[in-house]
Amino acid sequence: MPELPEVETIARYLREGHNGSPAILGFRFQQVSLPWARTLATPSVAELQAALPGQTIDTISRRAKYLVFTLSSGFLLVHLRMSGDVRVEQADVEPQRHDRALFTFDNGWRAAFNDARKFGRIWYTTDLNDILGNLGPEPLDPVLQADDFYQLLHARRRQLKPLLLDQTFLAGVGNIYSDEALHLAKLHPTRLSDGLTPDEASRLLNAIRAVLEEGIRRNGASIDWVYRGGDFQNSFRVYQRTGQACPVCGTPIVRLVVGQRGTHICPYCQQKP
DNA sequence: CACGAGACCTGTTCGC
DNA sequence: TGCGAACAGGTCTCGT
Repeated sequence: MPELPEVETIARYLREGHNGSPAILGFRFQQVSLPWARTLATPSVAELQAALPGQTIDTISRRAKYLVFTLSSGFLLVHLRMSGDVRVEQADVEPQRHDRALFTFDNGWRAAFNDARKFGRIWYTTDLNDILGNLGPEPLDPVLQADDFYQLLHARRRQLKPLLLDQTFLAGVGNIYSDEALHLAKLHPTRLSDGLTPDEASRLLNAIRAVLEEGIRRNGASIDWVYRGGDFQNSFRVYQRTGQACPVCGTPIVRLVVGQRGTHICPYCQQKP
């Protein structure tokens, strides 16, 4: 689920507190347990349990779709993948069904990593580059200019949709926001990246930024049974709107499969030239 | 280098 | 109603 706007929202909730749960900035770890050990990518459970207690959370941020916790002497990274979520609650309440990792703090609170599908992963490292080193640029970073983006697109020859999902090309865009951005930019998802004109490349970058910023403004999207409080799902233009009217021209939205991912387009607005 | 298939998982919804 | 198929916000690996 969680793409850039959702992860950004969760990072902010953890930093500032949300819905009665406190901000966990400054909290000190007391104990870690892993009901599903494979959730921990690196290091070993024993090494994590030795390293974490006594460390404090100094900052909470996001890079790509990773939650990044800067600790007093290391980094804890969390990737929610498809169904992950983080709750903050009193340490004495009963854990929930799909809790995969439980972090107890020395002040009576607890952070729980819950993940029905078990795809989510957690890393602890002293070198961020080990895990984040191959990521592409952040789409909302103003350092990334339209002509840079044009050059990046032309350095590859790939279909637009799978390229936008490639985290080494651009960091943080997932299936929802790529469909929304391509529709806003009026580009067909199978157009080849090196065939875009400078104007089309600029439109695409602007569209990516517009949908990501709207997602962040609305606290992300909450769809299906994974509810996180955001409401961007009410503003989807094409994503999961197969058969419904395109908000621009009224043509029914069509679902395709591109790069093995469900893909939603308006066949009128997003034609291949 | 680009792409497709398969793997990793559980839960919900769809179609007959 | 019941049951299997299809589908779900992500990413990795392997073979062509």
